Amino acid sequence: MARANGLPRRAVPGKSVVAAPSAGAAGDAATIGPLADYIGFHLRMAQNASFQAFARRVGQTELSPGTFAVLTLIRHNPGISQTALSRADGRDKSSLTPALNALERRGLILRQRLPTNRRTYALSLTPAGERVLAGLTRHAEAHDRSLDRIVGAAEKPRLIRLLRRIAAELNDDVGDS
Amino acid sequence: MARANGLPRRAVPGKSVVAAPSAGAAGDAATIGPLADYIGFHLRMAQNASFQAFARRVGQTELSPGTFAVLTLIRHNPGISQTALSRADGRDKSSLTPALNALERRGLILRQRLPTNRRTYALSLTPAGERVLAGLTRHAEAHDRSLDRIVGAAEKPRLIRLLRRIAAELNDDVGDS
DNA sequence: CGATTATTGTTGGACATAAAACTGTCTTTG
DNA sequence: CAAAGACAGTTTTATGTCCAACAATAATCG
Repeated sequence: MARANGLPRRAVPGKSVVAAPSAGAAGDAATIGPLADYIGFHLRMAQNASFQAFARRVGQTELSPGTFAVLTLIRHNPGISQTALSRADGRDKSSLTPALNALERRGLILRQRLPTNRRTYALSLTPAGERVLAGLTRHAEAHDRSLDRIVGAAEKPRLIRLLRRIAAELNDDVGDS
Repeated sequence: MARANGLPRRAVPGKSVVAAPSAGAAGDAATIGPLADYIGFHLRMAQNASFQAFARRVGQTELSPGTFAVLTLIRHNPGISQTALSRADGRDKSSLTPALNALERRGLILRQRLPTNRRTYALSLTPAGERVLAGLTRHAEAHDRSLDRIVGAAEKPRLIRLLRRIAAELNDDVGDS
């Protein structure tokens, strides 16, 4: 995405009208209007920025940002199944299939069939996977440190608690329905 | 935050989801391990949940969740260009093209060429677009009210301020670097 | 047992998105 | 003015994602 400046830094909630025909054309930042009050909008903007920043940081390596979470989850839940992994990672299991194929092909993970249940795979990291994860973790930590700096140490726990609550309660709703 | 190349370490400050010893096989909830401390991870989980919940709410209509932001931005910045819109919305301009095509085809927006600059389109809502936006806005408000309820009225401004800061500063880095 | 139901993972279809290359238009500059 | 550059929007290409349908395996229960 690579676009430089522009987030609505000075955009003020409320209405402002740009009548000039070339209003939003080049330099002008647009007003986000009532979006300013929507949590969902800012959630998307922040997540997107964070994703892009992380991708930029690990850009060199061939590892996509999502890989980090997958490897970490496998690392800390050896023997986990793909379905359980998809739940923990918040992605559909069918989205995980190609990602895990790539990781297996590169020799970073192992997929072992269990004799007790031949439907599921037991996932684990190979030594090479451990090494790659260690490298990725350094990037992830640097990335999160810059997030910490932006958010402030005092606010961080509160922010995480709120984000967590949002994910938990909105996902609960799906089950209820 | 950050245990470097993390050794088996299950207990994280705050709360980790179930500390089932090994084997996160089927029914077990997995531990997210060190991910618990990453803002970026929770950002993705929360955004994802919010997106899904909103999509579920407007599911009937053929309107994708992202449509709401686009229509609102056009509504409050009549005459805006596609590039400026893409900046305000945090999406690449090339991603906007198909979305705007669909909106135009359905008669919800107008794309007018300006005599003064025939490169840019001046975007605006049609009366039908205004009506559709009004309907979508009801959904969006209901959705955000449920987010408000989860977050708490007291925390909301703080949360939005933090999210905004994250988006702004991480995007600044792109330009600065 | 045997038939039905649930589960695990994969495939196919439909979209959304970004990045880069490209076209057409304006702007700058020598 | 003409050439070179900047800019707006589209197309192309490549992913990533979900959902629904499926095949293989397991569990249930009649």
